[in-house]
Amino acid sequence: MLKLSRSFYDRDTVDVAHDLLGKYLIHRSHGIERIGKIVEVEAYLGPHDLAAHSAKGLTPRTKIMFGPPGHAYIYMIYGMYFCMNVVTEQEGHASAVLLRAIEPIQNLEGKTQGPGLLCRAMRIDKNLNGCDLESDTFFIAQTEESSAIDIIARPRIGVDYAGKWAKKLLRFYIKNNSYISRK
DNA sequence: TGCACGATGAAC
DNA sequence: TTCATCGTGCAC
Repeated sequence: MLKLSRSFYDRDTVDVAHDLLGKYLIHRSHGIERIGKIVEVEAYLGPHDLAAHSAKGLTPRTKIMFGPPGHAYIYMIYGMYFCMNVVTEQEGHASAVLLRAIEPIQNLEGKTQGPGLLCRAMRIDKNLNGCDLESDTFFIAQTEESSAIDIIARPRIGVDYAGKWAKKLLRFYIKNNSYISRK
């Protein structure tokens, strides 16, 4: 496994979203290494994207999104689940990619289809907010050899309030993979 | 200091 | 379609 470096995340957000599909999310804690293959993501393009949290501007909550690329932006949703994003592009751009579903590879229990369940299975919580993904305990990696992936594009989930931004095809998932959260 | 509302998931 | 459950952002 080869850990993705800063330069991977410091690129166009849609490109990063596409390229994250098929990569491996790895979290090491308490001597246990949990691994999931990323199969579904959503791109959030910055303050002008009304569906993105950064559209609210720089706040205590969104400051990680406004920071440098390659860091984890993790927040609590509906008071009971966590969602994990990867910050993309240069500092201040405030864009990110939400990880929506993973295929269980190692040491994962329970469902992993959906951003909340993904975090629960991977033991990801607010303590990892702002974590540098170049760390040795929480990062994303690829195998030595990777093959081409068929990608499906759909509107993002749960962002109907965002007007025209709700219709844009910024949700991506691996075609025919059985671990995506929704068709 | 109060309050409406989620980038959700599960039950009914 | 409803609800559990609480942090965040904004109004007052």
